[in-house]
Amino acid sequence: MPELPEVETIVTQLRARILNRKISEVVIRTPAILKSPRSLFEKKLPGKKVDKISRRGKFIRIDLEGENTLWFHLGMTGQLLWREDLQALDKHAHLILSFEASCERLIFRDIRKFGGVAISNGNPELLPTSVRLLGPEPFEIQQDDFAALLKKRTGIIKSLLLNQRLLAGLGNIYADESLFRAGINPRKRAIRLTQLELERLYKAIRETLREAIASGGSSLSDYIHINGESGKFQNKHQVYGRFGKPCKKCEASIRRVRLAGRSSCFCPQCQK
DNA sequence: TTAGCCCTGAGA
DNA sequence: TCTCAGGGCTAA
Repeated sequence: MPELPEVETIVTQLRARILNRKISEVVIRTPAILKSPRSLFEKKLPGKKVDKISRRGKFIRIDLEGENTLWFHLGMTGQLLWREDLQALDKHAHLILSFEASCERLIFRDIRKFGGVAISNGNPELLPTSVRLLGPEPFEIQQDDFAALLKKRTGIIKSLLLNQRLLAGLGNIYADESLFRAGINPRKRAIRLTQLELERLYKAIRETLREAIASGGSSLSDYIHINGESGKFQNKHQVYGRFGKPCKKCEASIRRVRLAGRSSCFCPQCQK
C-alpha cells in the first residue's frame, strides 16, 4: 500500500515527466473515483500547464497553472502510470490524462478503488476534508512537538501513528517498522511512553522513512513506480509481513496481533 | 474508541 | 466458496 515513501517516489518521478507540460485531454472512465464534481475535471484541466508537483501526507498534489490543484490518493492499490502502450488501460484504469506533444499518458489505475482524485481551487474550504485535517509532516515536525502530540494520549501507540490527523504519511508498514526500530511494543499506550522512547520513536520514524524513500518504497502487492518498476524497501522490512519468521536482530519469532482492525507485526523480545 | 463498510484478487 | 489484505470514513 502506498504510504509516504511510495508517494514521495511517485512525486519525484512525476516531476521528470509532466512538470511544465500542458494537459490536452481528460478521459474519465470511472466517475466513482472522482471526489469532486465531474464537470470540474472536464472544464478545469484541458489546456492547463502543470506548475508544481508535491506530496502532502499520502496525497499527491499537482498544482496547475491558474488556481486549480489535483489531489490523488492511491488508497491501497492505486497506481499512477506513465505509459504509451495500451497494456495498462484495462478495466482498472479509471482516469487518463493526455499531455501535449506526448504519446505517453498519465493513467490512474486502482483495483480496489479505495483511492480517488479531487480537485480544489484557491478556496481552502474546497479542499478534501482528509487533506484539510492532515497532521504535520514527519520531516517537518520538531521533536518536542512530536512528543507533545503523543504523550497525553491514552490510545495505543500503533493506532495513533496510523491517525493521519495526528501525523501525516504513516501507514501500516512504516508504523510497524518504525516501532520496531524504536523498540516499542505496538500495544503500548502512548501516555505510558517515556521521554526516551518518544525520542527514539521520533528518530525511528524519520530514519525509516528516509531509508524507504532511498529504496524507492516497498513493493508488496500493487505498488509500482510510474514506469512499472518495483521499489526495493520490502527486502529490508524487519517485521512487517514477517510473522512467524525469526527476528533479524534476536531470532525470536515475529508475532502478529490485530489492533484497531489492522494487523501489527512485532518482535516480542526487541519491542517492550 | 471501535466495528463495519467500501472493493477486488489471491490463496486456502 | 470463503477468508484475508487495509486507508479512511461513518455510525454506534
